[in-house]
Amino acid sequence: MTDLALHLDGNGPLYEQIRRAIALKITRRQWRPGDRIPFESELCAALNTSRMTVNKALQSLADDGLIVRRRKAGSFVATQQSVQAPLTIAKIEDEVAGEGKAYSYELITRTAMRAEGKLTVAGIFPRGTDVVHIRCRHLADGTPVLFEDRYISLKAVPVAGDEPFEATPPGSWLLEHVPWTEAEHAICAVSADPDLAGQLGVTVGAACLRIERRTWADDETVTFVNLTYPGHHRTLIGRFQPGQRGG
Amino acid sequence: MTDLALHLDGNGPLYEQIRRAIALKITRRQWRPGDRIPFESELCAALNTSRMTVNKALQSLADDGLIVRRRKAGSFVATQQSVQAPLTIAKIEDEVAGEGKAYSYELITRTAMRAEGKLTVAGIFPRGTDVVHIRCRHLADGTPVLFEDRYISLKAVPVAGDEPFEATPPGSWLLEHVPWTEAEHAICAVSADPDLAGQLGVTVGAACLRIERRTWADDETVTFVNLTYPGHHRTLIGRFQPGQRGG
DNA sequence: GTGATTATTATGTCTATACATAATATCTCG
DNA sequence: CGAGATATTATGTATAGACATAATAATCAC
Repeated sequence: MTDLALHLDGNGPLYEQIRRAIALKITRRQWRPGDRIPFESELCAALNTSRMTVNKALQSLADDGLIVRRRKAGSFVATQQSVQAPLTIAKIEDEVAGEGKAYSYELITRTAMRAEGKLTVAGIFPRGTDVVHIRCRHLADGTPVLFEDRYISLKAVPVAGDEPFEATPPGSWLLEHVPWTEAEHAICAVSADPDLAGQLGVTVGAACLRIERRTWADDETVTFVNLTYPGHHRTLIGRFQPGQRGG
Repeated sequence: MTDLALHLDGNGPLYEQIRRAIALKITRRQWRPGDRIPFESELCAALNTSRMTVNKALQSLADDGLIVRRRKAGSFVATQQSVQAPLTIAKIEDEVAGEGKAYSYELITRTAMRAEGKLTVAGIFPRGTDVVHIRCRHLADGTPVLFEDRYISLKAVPVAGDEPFEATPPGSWLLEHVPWTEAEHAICAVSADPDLAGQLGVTVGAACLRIERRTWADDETVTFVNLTYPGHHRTLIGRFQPGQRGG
């Protein structure tokens, strides 16, 4: 088990103090992975607080994966101590604007087609689904910062068939017009082929960062997109503090 | 404002139902960014529940960035609708083991040195800080899957000076021996230089995925590490559901 | 009108209590 | 001893009430 001398620092709400105190015990390895931490009732007694307050602190620790809770058994320091970082992918317009640069958008091609070959082999869309294929790029002060290669399901989003996407980036348009319930991301590095190199203004073979995103609405794939950034230029930053909530 | 016809689906705890119902309104764009959503008191009355229950639902929505709450003013649908994905960086040992492959580790070099030049220019360590520089790689079934280039501050972790790191990967060792309070990540793509290409068994110039991580303990930098994966092989996946908690 | 003061109000936090639920421990009967 | 029934217990959820806090709205003095 564990000893029970928790130090509350007096800063901020009580449940945050309790959360911090326990998180500190864990990060300082005084309470080690697998250890049972004191019961809610014990913490209540020791800290002279109500159970709801202790419960709020423990729930938030469980939400962030620092502890695991089991009815009747108690709460335990999580054994798998992976590093979690909240990866925030901002809208590219906001990102460029945030850097004080002028955002612009260029549609390259827009093609109506039917899903077959790679698109179905990868299990993205059912064979025969009508889709719109869009290739476009995003620029900051005239310099390409993002190449976008996107497929939109016309089954899930019929109105996309009437949208030219000449002035409106498909990402923003989709956010405005279609609800989504789930998204999955994969990140990888790719070498620029001649086409991509031309679109992004980098040398052929240059390393680029790619985010693949697949978005669903109610079990139906809405859109599949490859977002490719020049590798040297673009970085994604996350920050994580185990003893603190949020980003 | 917004209408107030929330549909509770009857599945699971009440606060989750309320959370889901509101998240649905937002993702379906019936309540739009900037809209004020009903006050806690209004929701209580409409749903015939207690304020604490409604409060729990709204707090959790605020935690996940779907709404913003302001005292006296009310709660509002968040205007900046960025996509958040929980990026989980597992310990490489666990990752390899999880794929059913045999994990192994190789120390390449271990050098004691003093921080200067690039290390201080980047503001990582104060000039003159004693550090240990470790280069090593991680293999799955004998194939390199990760090259690690790490600096550990001897000021923050004096015992690292006595650790050879010949059998123990520095990442695991640090997790075991040093508490940390904050970490920052950056992700980018790099081209493999001849050295890196040799270590990872890829061709020179191949695109690789790099995670830079800087870790602090109480405002002092503990370690700075570049983790480089073969770009084609390694992907990081996050999943996110706006209407649901957790990852 | 304008600035300072006061009132109002929605959220933020905390308490005490109650019952539900799931997992464990104990008991009972064959 | 062992399988099944029963009791126990820590967490999970929900309630009602109280006061704190911060931001807005209203009021008052000048």
